[in-house]
Amino acid sequence: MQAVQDKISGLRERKRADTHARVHSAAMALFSRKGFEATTLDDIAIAAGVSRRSLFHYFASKEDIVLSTKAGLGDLIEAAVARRPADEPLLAMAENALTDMASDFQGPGPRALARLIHDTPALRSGDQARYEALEGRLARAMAARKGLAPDDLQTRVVATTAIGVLRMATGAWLASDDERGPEVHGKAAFAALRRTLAD
Amino acid sequence: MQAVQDKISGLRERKRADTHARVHSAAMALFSRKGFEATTLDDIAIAAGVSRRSLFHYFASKEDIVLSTKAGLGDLIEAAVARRPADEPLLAMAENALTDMASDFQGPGPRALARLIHDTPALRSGDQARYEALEGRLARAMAARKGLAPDDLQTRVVATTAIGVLRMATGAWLASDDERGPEVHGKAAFAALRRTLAD
DNA sequence: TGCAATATCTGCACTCGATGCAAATATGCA
DNA sequence: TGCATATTTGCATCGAGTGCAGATATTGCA
Repeated sequence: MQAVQDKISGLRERKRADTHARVHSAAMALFSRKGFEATTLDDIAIAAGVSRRSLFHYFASKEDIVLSTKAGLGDLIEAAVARRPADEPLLAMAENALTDMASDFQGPGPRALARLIHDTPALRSGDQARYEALEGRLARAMAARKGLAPDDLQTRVVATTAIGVLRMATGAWLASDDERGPEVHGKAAFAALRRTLAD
Repeated sequence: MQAVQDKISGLRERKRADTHARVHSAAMALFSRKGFEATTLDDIAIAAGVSRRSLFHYFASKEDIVLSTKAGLGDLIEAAVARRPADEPLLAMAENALTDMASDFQGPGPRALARLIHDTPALRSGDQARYEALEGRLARAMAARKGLAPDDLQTRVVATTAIGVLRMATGAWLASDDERGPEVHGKAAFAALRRTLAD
């Protein structure tokens, strides 16, 4: 219905996936050229060759065209947590799972997306809200991995901290002009956190 | 211009402050009765006895009517940090400053505001964005207090963590039905964090 | 192949938040 | 009192988002 298609059996699903991709890339191209606010839904509809009304059959909102790109993050985090040994200490588990996942986000594509979100206030608030959701996913995944209660306080605190570090690392990655991936900045931030606690 | 008046000398300033307050309380009453989305700007304008157009001379947006209530938080945090001894360890400084500040937010008023924001998705994203700004304020305040560089990594990590705890504590405070203030939940979360790091 | 059931696409009308502009009104001050 | 300035208001307009119903395309079945 709203997510990317899984079945590619029929012509219907194929066309739907095609249109979804066409709308998305047309919109992203316009956003990065003219900016998010200055691009209207009419612009996107024309560029993608669909009616304005149809856009809402593919994306819940203008914001969603951009932010749905990151929709898979939660699943990636869950999978990365599941790959960690269950007896790993909480903070190490969070750090290793997130840096594992973050290393997949290299290159110009993810960077352009992150920059667009970072530079557009309207997108930033929505993005923040998604980070909050990620905290919950990470906390529940770690609790499950370690056999703790889903609302375990310690686990949630660690999850909040780790996602906070992820946000910081993303910011540092965008600010830096070198070629290092976001996971390098994440490692540095986690190291600083450990240093603090060993005062 | 946009903030609450400081000069109350002339009639003009007094009337402006009055209208500001009248609009704000009329809006909050409607929001808590009918909900945020279901309340239109026309409803608010009529209830406050001003024109719809004038609302935008007092608040930047509908969201801002609610979220500007928390506008003073940043200054409160800065002030609370300034009151801490400069040689206090970073994490303790953040914890003490925030719990100091949080203890002022007791009672039904702050709770209703927090609940409204918590229960309204549109307000929640904007609120998240404000937390991000608070992280920056807290980090800079602590760095200044301790004579560190404003972008010191360790300080920023601690600030991010502490604001994360503040968010968690606010959630726990809303979820609990007892009379304890948010600072109690904050203390518990900080304790859990310390426990984790002493694994 | 033809046809009915079903899913998708589109246009239309409408609501609501937000903004620019200029006229009307109120206030401050000499 | 009267001029300069700030505030309020109405009006027109834009753009996002939604409900609805008819048009169009796809699928599965006879």
